[in-house]
Amino acid sequence: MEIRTRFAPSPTGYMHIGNLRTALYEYLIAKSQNGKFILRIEDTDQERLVEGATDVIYNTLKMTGLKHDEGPDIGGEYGPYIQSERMGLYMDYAKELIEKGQAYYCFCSKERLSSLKSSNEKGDAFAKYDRHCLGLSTEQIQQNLDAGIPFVIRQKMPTEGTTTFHDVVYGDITVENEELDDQILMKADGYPTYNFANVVDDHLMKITHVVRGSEYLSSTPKYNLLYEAFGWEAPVYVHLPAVMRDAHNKLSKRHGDKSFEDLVNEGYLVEAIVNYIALLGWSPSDNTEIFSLSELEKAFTIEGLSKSPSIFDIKKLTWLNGEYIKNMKPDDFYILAENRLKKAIKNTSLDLKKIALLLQKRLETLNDIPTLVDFFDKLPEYSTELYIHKKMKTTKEIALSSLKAALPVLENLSVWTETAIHDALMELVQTLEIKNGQLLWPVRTALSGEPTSPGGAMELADILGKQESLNRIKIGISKLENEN
RNA sequence: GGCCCGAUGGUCAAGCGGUUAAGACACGGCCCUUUCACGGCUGUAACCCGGGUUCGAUUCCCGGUCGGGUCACCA
Repeated sequence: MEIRTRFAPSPTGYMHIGNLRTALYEYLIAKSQNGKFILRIEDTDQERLVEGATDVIYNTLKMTGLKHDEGPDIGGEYGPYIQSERMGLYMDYAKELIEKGQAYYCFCSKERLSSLKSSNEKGDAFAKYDRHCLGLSTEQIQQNLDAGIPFVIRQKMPTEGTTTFHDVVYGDITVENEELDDQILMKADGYPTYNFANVVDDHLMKITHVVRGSEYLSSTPKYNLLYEAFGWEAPVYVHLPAVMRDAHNKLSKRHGDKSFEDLVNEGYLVEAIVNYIALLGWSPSDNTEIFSLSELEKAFTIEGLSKSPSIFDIKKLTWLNGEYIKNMKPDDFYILAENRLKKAIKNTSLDLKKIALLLQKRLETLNDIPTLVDFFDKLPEYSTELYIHKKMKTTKEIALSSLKAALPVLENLSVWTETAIHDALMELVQTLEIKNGQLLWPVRTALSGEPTSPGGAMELADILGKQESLNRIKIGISKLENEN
């Protein structure tokens, strides 16, 4: 049998990291077994509709490479794939359940229901619906219907016995049927609830594996009862533990946690994000950590899914992002970095490709670029304390004499290439009989004005060019001379 | 509060009755080195508690603690 999974987000306007991980696992479960991955938009909550929100979903799937085989934008055999366009369906199924005695009309007002709830002291008997409308006669129901009294349709739960379902990650879960509330299937506005629509749609779309967050674990017995009531085969359930911000809170956009697009904007690579979240709740059979999407498709198994929640660790994502950057082809990296480089460096005579090359192996996120390359554009104000470096065995005095010695040597260079600069400076080190660092550290410092820079003295000198390099060394010399 | 689920270093995580309890991130140290970084080496650090079962429990069972989820005409 062909595996079919679905991603069924409701359009909220951004892609939550937890949702993206769910989509990833759904995709991987299907693709690791040559199955189909379906996109269905769940927009039955008319009060929460957000303009343009479905585009965010399409874009994210496209960017991440989670290509769906069926969906609203590409069609498929089991459409429509937008719940609001399937409105005609649900009422008929609800009525079928009424005929089977598994559901019933309820005319109770919201006021009555809420007073029912408040009459329950909290901690007292649970606030189940009291089945006020269950005993209505056919005539009464018809009268109410004719009178246009708003109604909902409720699922009729068994009052005794237990219901057990199997979940692939959590195992068998059993609940007492008397714990189950007669949940609403059809709302007064004629729309189905999620609880009803997802069962009907999953069945109609021949979904074999229902993958979703563990918050649905407690309502799954009701869904199972629904499948039974219809005489349908229940799907394989795969519930996923939550992605947390810390030990106590789920990751949530509303509380300031980053969405997928936030991370992208902050300079994280899509591939790195996908790789990282794959590892957040799943682990491969070996110790591999770097996975492309297609490698994940091969390596993924449901057994690797864990059942305890995991905390989203931006530090590890950052590390992984750095790994991805380092592993890129230099040309590809340049394309990625170009915009940010151009924004940070106005001086068009500088060779941005050379700078990118230096940057690539010491960058963790793209957003680090501006602060790392600022000094190329303009020598920052700096303190001469920078010239003191214990490991390089430099003092201000040594720095001054080194810079003074380096200046004429560099001035006399007719060819300004990294090799030429390197040879000249190393020769000078020999002549002066000092340590490499005692010459190179001062030069590097004078050229950058920064405690750290994406490259050493020779690389910086090469990129800055002869004129600018000499200028900066002169500035260094006068700064140091003014100290005395 | 009822019900459901979970618990291995700070974090992600292997582990499926017998292990010196992996690995990665982060952190510390060392080496390399013209800084930082990269790379290499290395260190600190964990089985929630109490009872069973067993020759033997991190692993199985029960209880507790802690944490999460759920109890909507939201999904």
